[in-house]
Amino acid sequence: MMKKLSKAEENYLKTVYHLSEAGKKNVSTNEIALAINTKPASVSDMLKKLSDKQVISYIKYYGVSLSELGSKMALHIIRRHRLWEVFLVEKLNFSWDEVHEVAEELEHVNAPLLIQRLDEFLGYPKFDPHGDPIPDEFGDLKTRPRVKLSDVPLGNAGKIVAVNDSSAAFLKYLDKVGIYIGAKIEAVDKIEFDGSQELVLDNHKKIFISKEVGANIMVLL
Amino acid sequence: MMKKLSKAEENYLKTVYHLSEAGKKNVSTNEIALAINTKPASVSDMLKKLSDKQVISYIKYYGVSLSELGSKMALHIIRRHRLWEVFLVEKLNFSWDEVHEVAEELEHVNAPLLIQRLDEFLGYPKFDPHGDPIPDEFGDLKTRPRVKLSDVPLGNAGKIVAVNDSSAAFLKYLDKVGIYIGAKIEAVDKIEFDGSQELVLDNHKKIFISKEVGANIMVLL
DNA sequence: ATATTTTTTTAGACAAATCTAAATACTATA
DNA sequence: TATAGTATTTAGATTTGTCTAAAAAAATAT
Repeated sequence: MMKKLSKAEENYLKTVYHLSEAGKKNVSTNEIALAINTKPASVSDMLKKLSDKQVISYIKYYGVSLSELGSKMALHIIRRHRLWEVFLVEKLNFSWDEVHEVAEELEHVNAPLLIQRLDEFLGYPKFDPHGDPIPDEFGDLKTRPRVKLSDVPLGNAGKIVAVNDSSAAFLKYLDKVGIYIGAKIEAVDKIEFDGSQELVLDNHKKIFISKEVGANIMVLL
Repeated sequence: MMKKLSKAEENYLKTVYHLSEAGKKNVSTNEIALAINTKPASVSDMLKKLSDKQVISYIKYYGVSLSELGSKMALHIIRRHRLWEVFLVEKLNFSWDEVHEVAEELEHVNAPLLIQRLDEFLGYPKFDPHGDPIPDEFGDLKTRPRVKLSDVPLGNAGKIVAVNDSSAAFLKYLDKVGIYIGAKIEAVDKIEFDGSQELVLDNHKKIFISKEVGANIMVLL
């Protein structure tokens, strides 16, 4: 039924999924090329193939979106990726900035029994170490209402539930400042000059973050 | 230094290692083709490439053997494979006949930190679920003196330490009979007619096995 | 609305890994 | 030793995924 895709095809599918999540609409050839560090011509070629396989809907010059089938397959890849991330952090003591590249490889091992057993072994986690939801075996995912930390009104407090940037550089910075998934955060002040914020972490630690950082941290109020 | 090989190249290397271990030092093109279910012409092509990369020593029409470098690389692949097998059996509750295909995929994820941490997580196991030794990070492996069960002299007892055939069919048969790695086994009688054996398992269970089965079970006396 | 710029697609080439069919080299036998 | 029979290699084709260069379509600016 759901025939196996190659590693390259899986990566394209995943990329289209992430880009259409972020922007909510049709994804352009150039966007994809940029995201996976390849040339637009290569993207065109691949989109044609994925379209033939019915996993995307593709109209020349107008961009691309996932089909129902493609969406489901993308969510399965993401499920594998995020389960492995949980495994790496919780069982193998990786730090949250080290897991991404390794999970990029592990996600392509497509063995349903493996993933099912891994899920069980990990205690059916609902979120990965970066706070992103893990799709279940049917491709459904649990979402939490979230706002950007930069949008939290002054005086309000919430819990950090996710980050929008998983680069090692960003995550290492967060470690240094003391920010982690699950931390309590209170918006104390906003500096007009540059949009930076003054915050209180876990009721006692006063920290300052830039507007850019605040826009990449998601909070549950 | 040790540049990365493709999945296909890794599989060839591993195959040459296993075939040269199981008997002669030079491995033939046809043997390899048979082992990895491909055509001799494809093998010739690949051997040329592997020879260019200095991982095998290859003389046309005379067969191949691994170079020092190739040997080391093969042992690293085998290390990854066997560590994953231990993980699958001990942590994810796979049975020993289910692990091979999955480990075949996982072994190609080449991330040194991952394997190092996995090894640690598993408690630095020295043998995989089939009793085969796991090479350490330098490619060295612990060997146990072993004899074929079919060669155990009458009246002697030993411990089952490995199997030479990891096919699901064989392993399922062993489960059915009650044979497992670590079991105590005593050679009670040998039937002249067909070479089959009468054995006592764990001091109490009388079983009979064929000559073929006995030749694929290894015992530590 | 026309011209210019940007984006996207096509055309043609290449490397990896495979295949079939044909040629060549070893081996065994009469 | 000549020859029939395997084993192995080469030649040429195919598929997948990529690339560069050039053409075509869409977007933007004048």
